[in-house]
Amino acid sequence: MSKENYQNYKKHFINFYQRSRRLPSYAEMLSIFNFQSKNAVAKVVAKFVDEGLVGKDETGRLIAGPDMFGVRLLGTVQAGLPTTAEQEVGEALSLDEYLIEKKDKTYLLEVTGDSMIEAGINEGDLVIVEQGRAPKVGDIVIAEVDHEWTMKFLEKENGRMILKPANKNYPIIRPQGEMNIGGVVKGVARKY
Amino acid sequence: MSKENYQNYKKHFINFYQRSRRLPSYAEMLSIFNFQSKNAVAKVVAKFVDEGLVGKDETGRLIAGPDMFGVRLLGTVQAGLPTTAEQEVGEALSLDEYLIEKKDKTYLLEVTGDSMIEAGINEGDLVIVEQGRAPKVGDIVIAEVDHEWTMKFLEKENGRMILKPANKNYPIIRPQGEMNIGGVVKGVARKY
DNA sequence: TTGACAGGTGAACGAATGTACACTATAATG
DNA sequence: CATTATAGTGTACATTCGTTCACCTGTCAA
Repeated sequence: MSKENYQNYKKHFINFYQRSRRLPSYAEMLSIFNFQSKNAVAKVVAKFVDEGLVGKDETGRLIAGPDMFGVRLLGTVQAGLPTTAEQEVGEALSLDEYLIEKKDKTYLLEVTGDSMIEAGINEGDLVIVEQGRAPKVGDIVIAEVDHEWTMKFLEKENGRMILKPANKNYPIIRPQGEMNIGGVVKGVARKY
Repeated sequence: MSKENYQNYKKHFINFYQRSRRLPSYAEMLSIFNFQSKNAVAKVVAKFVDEGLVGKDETGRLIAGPDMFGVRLLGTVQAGLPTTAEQEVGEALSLDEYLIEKKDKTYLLEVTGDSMIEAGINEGDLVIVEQGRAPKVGDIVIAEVDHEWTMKFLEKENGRMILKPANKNYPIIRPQGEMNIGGVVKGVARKY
C-alpha cells in the first residue's frame, strides 16, 4: 500500500475514534477505508499495531494507543524544539490523565476575580479541584468563610489556619468560626 | 437492584473504561458485575443508557457518555459552590477537548524559565502549542531567534514584529533577520 | 523473463456479540 | 394476607466479530 494511502487510512481511523470515541470494527473500517475485503483491513490494522497506534489487550481486542487520545510532549521551550521535519519524538500525553488523578473526587471551577493572580491563576481559568483530601499548609484550597466560597493559599499563623491571597491588594482572611474546605486545587487549565 | 449495588456496578464499569479505554462487552460485565446471566447485565446497561452515562450510536453500539471521560464543571469559585449534597449539576467536560482544537497540529512543551510569569505561565507548566496558525499581535508564540527557541508575546513596534516577555527583568527582543514561528500558544496546563 | 512481493479480493468459519423470552425468588406495597 | 415490582437466572438465537486460507494482479529487482 502506498505511503500516502496508509497515512490516509490512519487519518480516517483516528477521525472515527475522535467522533465515536471507540475504535471501528473491521466491517466499519471496510467502508471508511473503501475496501472490499476484510482481509485488506486486517493487514492495515496489523500495521497500526506494529506502529503502536493501537494495542491489543489480553483478549486480543483492539485498544487505543497513546497517540489516539493524547498529544505529544515535544520538549521544553528553552531547550529548543526539534526540527520542523517529522517529529517522531516525545511521548503522547493525555491532559485528562495528566491533570486528574481521582476522577470521581474531582471537579472543575471557573475562576472569577484576580485574588490569585500572583500564583499564576487568572480570571477565566479553570481550576481542577479534588475533594476529600486533607489540605496541607501551602496548598491552594477552596474554602467557605462566612457563607462565601473563595480560593486562597492555606497558611498557618500562630497555630491557626489562615487564608492568604496571591495578590497584595487583597486582605489575609483569618477565619473566626469554623472553616469549610471544599477541596484542594490540583491543577489549572487555561485557554487563550 | 439496590442503590448501593447500582453505584457499585457503575464504579466497576467506569473503572474498566479507565483501565482499558473502551467499554466492556456484556460478557465482561458479567464477570465484573458478578452476574450469572447476560440478561441481568442488559438491564443494568439499560439504566446506564437512561442515566446518560453511556449512549448508543446509530448502529446500536454503546459509546461512552460525557461522564465517562470528562469531569464536571460545577460553577465559579466566587459565585459559590453547590451544597455538599449530591451534585448533579454541571456539565461534564474533557480537558483534552477543552484545550485542544486541532489535535494533529498540536503539541505540548514544558516551560523552563520565568520570562512569562506575569502572564500567569510559570516554570514547569505545560503549554499547548498549535502549529500552522498565522500568529496575531498579542498572541503568545514559540519563536526561533538566533537559533534559540523562546516563548514570548508577539507585538508590533514601528511596523516590525518584536517579542516581548511578560517579566520586567527580561529584555524585549527585536529580531534582526527573519524570525521563525514554531506555533501559537493556545492554552496552559499546570499540575500542583 | 522470471520470481518475489506488496496490496488487494472473495469466501468460509468458529467464537463472541447483544437481544429476546420464559421463568424464579426476594422485597416492597397496599 | 395477596399482589406487584424488582433483580436476577437460564436458554436460545440471529447477527456480527476477527481470523484464516486460497487466489489474483501489478510492480520492481535480479
